[in-house]
Amino acid sequence: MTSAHRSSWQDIRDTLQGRVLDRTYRPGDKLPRDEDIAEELGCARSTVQRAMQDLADAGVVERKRKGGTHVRPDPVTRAVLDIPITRVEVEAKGAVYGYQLVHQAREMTPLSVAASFGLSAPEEMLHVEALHLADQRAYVFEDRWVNLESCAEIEAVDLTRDSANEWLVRNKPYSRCDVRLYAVNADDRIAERMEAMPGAALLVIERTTWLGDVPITTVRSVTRPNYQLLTQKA
Amino acid sequence: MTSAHRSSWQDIRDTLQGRVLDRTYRPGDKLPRDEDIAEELGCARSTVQRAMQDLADAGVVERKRKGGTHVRPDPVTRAVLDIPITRVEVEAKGAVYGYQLVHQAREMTPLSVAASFGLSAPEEMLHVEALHLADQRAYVFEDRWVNLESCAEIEAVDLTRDSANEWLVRNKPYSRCDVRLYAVNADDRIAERMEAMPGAALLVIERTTWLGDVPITTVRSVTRPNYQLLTQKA
DNA sequence: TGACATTTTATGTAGCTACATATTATTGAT
DNA sequence: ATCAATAATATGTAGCTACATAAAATGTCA
Repeated sequence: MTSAHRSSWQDIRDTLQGRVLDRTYRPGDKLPRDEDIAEELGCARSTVQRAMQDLADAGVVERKRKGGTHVRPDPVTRAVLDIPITRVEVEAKGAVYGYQLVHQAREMTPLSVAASFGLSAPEEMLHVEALHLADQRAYVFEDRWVNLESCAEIEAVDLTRDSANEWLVRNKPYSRCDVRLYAVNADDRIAERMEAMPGAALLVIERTTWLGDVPITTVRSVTRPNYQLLTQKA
Repeated sequence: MTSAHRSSWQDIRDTLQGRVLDRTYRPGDKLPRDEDIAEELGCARSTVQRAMQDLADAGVVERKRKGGTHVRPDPVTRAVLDIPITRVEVEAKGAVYGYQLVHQAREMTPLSVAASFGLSAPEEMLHVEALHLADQRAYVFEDRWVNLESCAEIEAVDLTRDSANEWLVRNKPYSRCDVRLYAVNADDRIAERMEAMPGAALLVIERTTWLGDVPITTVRSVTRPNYQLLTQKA
């Protein structure tokens, strides 16, 4: 990157971001046209375009056709979270993964679950509760509802051996996934399962997936005490 | 977009993602070369390249030079969180924003704060505690440490009027931001500030920012009870 | 056989042109 | 003056070529 007489779009991006960082371009400011920047920095417009796209994706600038490019006036912190399969996450920590099925039955969805799917009325779905272990200790308690209309096959799966988490992620791809993060106090039942004090604050990761408009599954993953979710490192 | 004889890179991406979804390409499978896909789908290689890049960014596939493109064997849920300035967030909910400075002093950083910055020894920094309100009620309690070496100017700011959150985000851009999410039980002090029951489970959003290698600030934002963090909607 | 150099190959990128598209700005009709 | 039609313009995209780069595959030599 030192003597490159050909500057890459990432160089251009860094130059432009640098100007945002050093206040050459201030929040709300309009940037020059791509073409002018290209001329100034000695590259093609397509290179500026790519750089700008990246900055727009990162939330640094906003672009509008004909309107031009502006530095975002209300900067947001954009964090990207990677939530892997629980087994993979446990093994990545160097721990031994374990799994226990706690409950499995066809049941009518509570209203809250129907709401997650955007359904107006409860439906009969497969309700699965399971515990994921790391080195024999509770790691994540998973409370899952699976739409039997889109996942009838799962009833044939032996969920005492294979986790629904894993089966679904490998066999039921989705096109949309909503994630919701919040904290709960452990009730007595969860506390016992999670080897936590009743009332302990636990992070909950709730995910709901669809394939097209068809609901697939919704999971409430209650994590063990002191669990932390980090943004991905570069 | 219906009769486009010219297919866009997004069409190509959707076609390819569709093949992953319908298991034409299964997890771990190697996809054909971009050039072959381009020929098959009747577009230029550059169009396939863009589509593939997007799928790679989304975590659907992995690409390696010479190695080719593979469907990710361990699918991850990739969630993008936008964390706005607290005032903007409150106002976006249609509530009236309020702000109170609770504490402001130069202090030596606790070890945990030094650790967040990757410092081996404590340093003197500006310690600011403040409460953000929505409709007169506690919304977020912010416990912040500001590096005086990089942000000396902040000592001239009247933090009883303007929140450090806002001042920093508008005046101290950063190039790196680590985010950490977890749950805590409200201790007596927080409980009183947040109008919560002692022991209530609260979601904490911790952010640490740098400009280059220079630490800027680290914030521990304790949210009010029942606060939820959602992924951005498309 | 093993270590190292060389070739091959699939993706990555820069530059160019041409055209598409979404807005804004201008013009014109009423 | 108001609103609709029209032009102007900045970004968005497709296609092409040429070359860069990383990594796998192959070949070479001790």
